[in-house]
Amino acid sequence: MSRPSVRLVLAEYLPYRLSVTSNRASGLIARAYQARFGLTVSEWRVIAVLGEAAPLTAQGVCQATAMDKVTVSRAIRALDERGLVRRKPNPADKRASDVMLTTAGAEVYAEVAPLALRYEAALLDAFTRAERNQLMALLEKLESRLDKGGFK
Amino acid sequence: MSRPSVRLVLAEYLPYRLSVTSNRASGLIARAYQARFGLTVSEWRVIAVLGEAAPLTAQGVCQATAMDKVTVSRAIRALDERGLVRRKPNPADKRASDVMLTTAGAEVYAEVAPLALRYEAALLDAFTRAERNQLMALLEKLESRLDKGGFK
DNA sequence: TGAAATTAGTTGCAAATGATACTATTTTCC
DNA sequence: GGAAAATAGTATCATTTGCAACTAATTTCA
Repeated sequence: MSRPSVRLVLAEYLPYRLSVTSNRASGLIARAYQARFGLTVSEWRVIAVLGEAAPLTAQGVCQATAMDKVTVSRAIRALDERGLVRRKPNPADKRASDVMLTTAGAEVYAEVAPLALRYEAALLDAFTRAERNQLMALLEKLESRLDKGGFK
Repeated sequence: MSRPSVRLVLAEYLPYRLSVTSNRASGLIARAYQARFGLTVSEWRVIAVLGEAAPLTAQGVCQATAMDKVTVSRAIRALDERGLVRRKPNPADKRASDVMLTTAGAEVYAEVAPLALRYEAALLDAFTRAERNQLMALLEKLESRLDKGGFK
């Protein structure tokens, strides 16, 4: 009679595989700095980009992190309240603020960044340099497809 | 003076890249069946595994989907209330229920599964078969690292 | 056998997240 | 110059999700 007319095997379905792997990897690391520093993923990302380049406006942080502006706004406010970043009015645009790490924020960055790198290294333990690059390149290719957005 | 002592570039940080790509891809597809069928990602996954193999206990669904048991429990309840799955007491274990798609659930599966596959195909448009396999293999390798869990 | 440990599933709570709508400012360009 | 559109950032609300605690049933093994 009617057998399933499509062959959808969840375990081989790319978006699913991507999601599971990503959640497991992020979750692992997230728990680490959640436990040690009380940082959410969003907050940690804001610190990470501000540790690389500062000052940045919230908009700049959005672009650097690919996060939603609401998420970024909340993360910045929370970090501000905890004294890890500070905001100065942007002289060129009164709507915007320049955000940068405080000394305390920089200390957190200096502690968390190596931790994050160690996790990444442990994760990529069995990978050759070539495999790692391959993975990055393939992810990039996927993203460029998403940008094209011939979707809907 | 003190330059940053670590080289952490978010854009090249694997867990971050994985997360961004995954969220964008899943989000795109999630919105599609959210809009057309009112299904959450969890609900859709439950339907997907039950469409492949049924009946399954909630526990079986957990294993097949790698989702939390709370998430699965809630998804099954929601689907039950909407008449897309039904539950029968498991004769061998009174704590468990056997869950399977109803006729209506099977119809949803028959509609959503091809849609999901089309999205995947569109996503992988620019990929050769070899690249696709490579990506899957690399994700698998990552996951096996996560299983080992020599972390912490 | 039967007390202790484990497992299936649910519920309550709290935290994170995104869509939408809103204010204030800035840019566009007629 | 000034009305209309776009942008920075915030607030509100609804949804999703995970953890911890719980009940009920089952398994373990002394």
